[in-house]
Amino acid sequence: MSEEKSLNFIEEIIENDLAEGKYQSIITRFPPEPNGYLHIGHSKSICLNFGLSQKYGGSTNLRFDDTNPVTEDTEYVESIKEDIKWLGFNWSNEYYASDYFDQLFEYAVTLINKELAYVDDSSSEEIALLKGTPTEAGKESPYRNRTIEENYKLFIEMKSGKYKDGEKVLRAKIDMASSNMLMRDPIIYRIKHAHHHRTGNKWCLYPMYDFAHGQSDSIENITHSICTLEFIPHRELYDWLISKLEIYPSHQYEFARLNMTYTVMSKRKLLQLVNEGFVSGWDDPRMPTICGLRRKGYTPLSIRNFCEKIGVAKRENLIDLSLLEFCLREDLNQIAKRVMAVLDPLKLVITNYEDGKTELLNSENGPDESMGSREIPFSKELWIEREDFMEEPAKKWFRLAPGAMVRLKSAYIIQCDSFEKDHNGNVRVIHCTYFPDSKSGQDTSGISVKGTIHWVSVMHAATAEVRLYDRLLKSENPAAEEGDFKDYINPNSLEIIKEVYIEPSLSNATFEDRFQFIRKGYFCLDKDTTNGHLVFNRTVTLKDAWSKEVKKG
RNA sequence: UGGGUUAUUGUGUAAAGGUAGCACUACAGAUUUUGAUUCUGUCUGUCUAGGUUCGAAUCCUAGUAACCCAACCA
Repeated sequence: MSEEKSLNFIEEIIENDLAEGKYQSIITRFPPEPNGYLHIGHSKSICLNFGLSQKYGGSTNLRFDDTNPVTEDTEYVESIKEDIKWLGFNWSNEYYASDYFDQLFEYAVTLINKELAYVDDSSSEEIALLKGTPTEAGKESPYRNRTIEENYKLFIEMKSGKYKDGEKVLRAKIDMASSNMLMRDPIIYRIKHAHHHRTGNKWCLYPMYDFAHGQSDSIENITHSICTLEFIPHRELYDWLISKLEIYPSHQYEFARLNMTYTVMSKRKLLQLVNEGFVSGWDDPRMPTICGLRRKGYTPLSIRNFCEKIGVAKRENLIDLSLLEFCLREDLNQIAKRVMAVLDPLKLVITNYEDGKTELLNSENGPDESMGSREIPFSKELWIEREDFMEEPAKKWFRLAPGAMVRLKSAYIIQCDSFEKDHNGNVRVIHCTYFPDSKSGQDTSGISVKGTIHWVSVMHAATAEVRLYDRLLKSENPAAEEGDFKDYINPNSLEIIKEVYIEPSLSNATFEDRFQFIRKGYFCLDKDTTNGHLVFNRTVTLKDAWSKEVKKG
């Protein structure tokens, strides 16, 4: 049994490079475009890039790929930085592709001087037409053979603002017959009279992704530029530019992006969910965004562990959401404070317990003794969970039922003597007797019961709002379904319970706290909490063997 | 029908010609003052067809399937 963990293919490449002395240390980068919020898919890339440099003693830059001013904004820059920090990573340098606009412009001039770039006056339709199709070679543009002087003059004029958007573009002169569509004289600069979030109005022409990304990598001496599979065709162009420009040879490697069941990940779809009001915002706890997961109560560690477990490879994947939830529960189980809350209350009266008496009972805060304990008030009238009582018990039922005995968590064993119903036939109140010698921790009653239920003392209970979340989408793979993914939205993805009863200690809950409402799930405080009004989000349910038993019938 | 990439249990991911392993899920059981946790166990897999080899997930040949590429997006 070997303890050594096998390497993923990128680690293998790096270890080889290091062993061969190709590099002394590595530099990676995480290059988001600041045009949206980060989601769980990005966290795979973040954990990979930062994890690699940590493992191999290098560094990782955060670089904003801000080459398209019309879609980008500083609001996104800030949220992206916050999310990366929250995940637990620190970048060595914060860079922007826009930092390199001057340099990039010079690179373009270099290409012009080498007769490897030309200004094209064609419209975008004309360019598309001459581009050909994957099975048909393209045709050369009539502007392809302009002189160096003419191209240079035109390019400078483009920069100076002489032309309108779309009037001219700069193209790399490569091969209109290439089987790689991206090599058919790709556009590398386009005119956009637009305000840029960092460079303001200094520029009216901006480099395309392909003319910015590789060169930015090169400028930063990135050794391993890691991106997702759909950029594979770009690698040829990436290498072509580096070689023609004779600059530092960064290398691009591609891995398969994360897909997850019951989740959509594309920016476009997430934007629709927000804009069309299916969720309350980017940080709605049902969203797969980092801020949504954070608000829901996910921990950074659980997400990092998840990214570690899913691995890195090149094949398309669809990861079970249950693996993410496993990682979450694994962490929460360690750190969550155990408390009691009754979400769907039913009154229980202990007939042989003294009226008006309050007893403070000691209860452990968690399975680990280091978490300490607290005192919970107990009295004659309690709230219990409605679902913990069955008038006619099912088989294998070991909660409350007429004549049955259960333990009240951290308190006494009780026996149900009778119950009352209201006019509608709903159970209104349960009458029980308790066994004084069965007190938790000093039980001499000799009675053993199978069930233990949670409770809150009626006269000591505080109240709170609770929000229960279910998956937003009903389909395992909404992207693969025919029709609109929104047809698969789960109409019951959010259940709000306006008033639940919680044990009094919960009044002091803080935003950092993680709780397990015993037998009900993991919860945390939502940002909508105000002074007099607590709001809890259910982060994730507990595993529930009983509900499975019920389903089996 | 051009080019590229990928195929290992329900889902992921290992095995670099030599025992198909690990995790999640599912199922069964033990423990349990949470039907949680913990512990034990069980199930199912090398895309197909040929070939090379003492031996193939791995090498060869031919197929098949999925995904990506024709934005002045990244």
